Amino acid sequence: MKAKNTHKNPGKVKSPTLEDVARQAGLSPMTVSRTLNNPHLVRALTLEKVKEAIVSTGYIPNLLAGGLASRRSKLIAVVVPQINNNMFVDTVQALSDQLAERGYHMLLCVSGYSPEREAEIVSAILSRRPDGVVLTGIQHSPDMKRIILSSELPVVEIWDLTPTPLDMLVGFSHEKVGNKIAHYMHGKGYKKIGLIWAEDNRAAVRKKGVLDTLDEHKLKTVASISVPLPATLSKGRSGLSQLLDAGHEFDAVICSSDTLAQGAIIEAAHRGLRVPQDLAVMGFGDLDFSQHTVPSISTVQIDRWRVGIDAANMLSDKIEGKKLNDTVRDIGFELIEREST
Amino acid sequence: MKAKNTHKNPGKVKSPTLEDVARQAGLSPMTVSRTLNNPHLVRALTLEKVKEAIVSTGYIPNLLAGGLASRRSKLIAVVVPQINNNMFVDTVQALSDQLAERGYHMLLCVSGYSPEREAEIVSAILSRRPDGVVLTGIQHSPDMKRIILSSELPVVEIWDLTPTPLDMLVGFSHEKVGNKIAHYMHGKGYKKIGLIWAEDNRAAVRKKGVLDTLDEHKLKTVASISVPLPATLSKGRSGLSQLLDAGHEFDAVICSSDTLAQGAIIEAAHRGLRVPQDLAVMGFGDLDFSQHTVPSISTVQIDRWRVGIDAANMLSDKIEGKKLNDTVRDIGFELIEREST
DNA sequence: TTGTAGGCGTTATCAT
DNA sequence: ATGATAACGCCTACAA
Repeated sequence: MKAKNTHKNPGKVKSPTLEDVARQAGLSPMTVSRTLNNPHLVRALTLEKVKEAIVSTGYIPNLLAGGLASRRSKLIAVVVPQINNNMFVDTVQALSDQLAERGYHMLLCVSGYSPEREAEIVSAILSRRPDGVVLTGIQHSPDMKRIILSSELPVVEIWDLTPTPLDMLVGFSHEKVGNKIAHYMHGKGYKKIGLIWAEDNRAAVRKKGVLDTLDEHKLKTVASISVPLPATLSKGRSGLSQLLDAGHEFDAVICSSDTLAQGAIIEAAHRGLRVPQDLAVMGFGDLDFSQHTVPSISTVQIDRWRVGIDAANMLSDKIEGKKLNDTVRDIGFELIEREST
Repeated sequence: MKAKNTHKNPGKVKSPTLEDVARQAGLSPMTVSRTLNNPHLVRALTLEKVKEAIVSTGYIPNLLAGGLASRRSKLIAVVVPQINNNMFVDTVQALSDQLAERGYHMLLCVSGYSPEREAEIVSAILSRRPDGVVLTGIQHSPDMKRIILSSELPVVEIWDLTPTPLDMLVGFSHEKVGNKIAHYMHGKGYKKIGLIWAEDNRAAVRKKGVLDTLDEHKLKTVASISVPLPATLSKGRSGLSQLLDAGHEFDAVICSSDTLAQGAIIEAAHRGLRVPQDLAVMGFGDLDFSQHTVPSISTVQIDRWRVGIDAANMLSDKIEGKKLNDTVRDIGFELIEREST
């Protein structure tokens, strides 16, 4: 009976281990471990004994030890630019739900739209030996690319599209969204277009898509207001104010998000401008409120839950060695015409 | 040179360990470990050598092993009923930010407003040996209380108030919120009150507060519509519809959230009811849009970021052995009068 | 179906 | 300031 506590553990009783359960059940630790991880490999009686012993000892498995030994952590790290963002939050919720469904826990980190911060975060989370990683977007620092590739972990990039992802991807083409919006506005006969745009990378790509297609149609972009993140309703209001106060003439504004669009609509109402007669407003995202505002907001709908669910499933499948049908999944988008255009 | 791979590891190179770094640097693993965790205990030259060796080997620490040995995981588990909820999401964002600031990672789990699910989740997360836990609300299953108390982990309950928390708490009194709302509505002279209320526990307590105080003032509650979670704008609309279509007469509706209130206001507008002249509408939460809608929404403001920041700091402080001034923190609330009442 | 032996990668402790 | 040793609690591999 040699003392086992080399660690300082003043007064506290150690929490029970597999060994304690095994002793209680009159079995070996290995059998208890098996019972927990592969119950079908032990006979019914053993299973009973172990269950009892677990209850009577109050055993709580230690996944740090388990993960260390098995090299599987059942942990997925998720990196998003921002949690409290109407678009990402639904994806995160879906990720959390579906990962839980598949038996994984979610480590959630916020990169704040910065590739440098993202790189730091990725280094840090690799220390936890996650079984997989979800990254937002496809713009990463070279350092982080190197690190994560050499980790050989399953990775899913979300919310963007490229034929050459780090590993797997679920998203859509922001450029095509921009193209489609511009086509649509042209089709509706709007001639002079203003933009209210948030300063984030993916939005910038949508903007490029808009501008390219407007150009093709020889349409004028009157002016573009850039608003710092996060894009709020008030910034939509002040964005439209700036456009108007600068004396620009335009018959439509395209906004990088529904939130900005709602702000613009409110500001228009305040100034007695009728939407869409005097000014059309186009959004992006199809948020909850967009169909209910007066006028309702024309927008582009993204299935944000699908992004999360697919990402979770692709990761789980790959981790579990299942064959994947596709490694790059374009979930597309849909332009929804409403009253504001 | 005995072979070290008893584990199956087909073809892959093992990721470098402390020992590899140590060999490269001509030091012992222990010194490398020290360099990483207590750099001030090693001399400058050693620090240099270790840094180089880490870069040249591409070493990534293994926190599973580290946590197992040190009994510290630098991991905080957070349990919320729902992530994509306008109220919680800001708290989660604040938690994430502040925990990162303090050197912790956040494991985020969703309980879906169910104490049973919460109990399951807590059991599961304890397996990861977090250094602390954040729980939403004060209603827990007896099982889970027993389990988490016997774990002796630092715990912060958030978004509610009780003099007897499991451990620590940051929140406010939902009952007092209800009282204050009712007082206010009485003071404004409203006589017949309708309710549109989401089915969640904390909202139920606010409702009790409202009803109690309305009673004191001998005010009538005309009718109450119960809407299932999640509370959306459309449910606010249909909630008001139900109240009106049932033929109830009332001069004000109190809603359990700003989202429902916005829905009610939109429905009122559709029916040609003027807010607040024909019908006053009261919300809860002071969401981003509430001050911008037309009319703007009277509501109760909660500092949802503070909840997250304080919870993160209280946990970190306790984990790090710092003295806490208070273990129960009431962050209060503020009634904000706007145009809708 | 169950058990034995040894290692997973790190840190606490004590010695130098 | 650095190192040797023995855990930490579990799982893989193999033996019985």
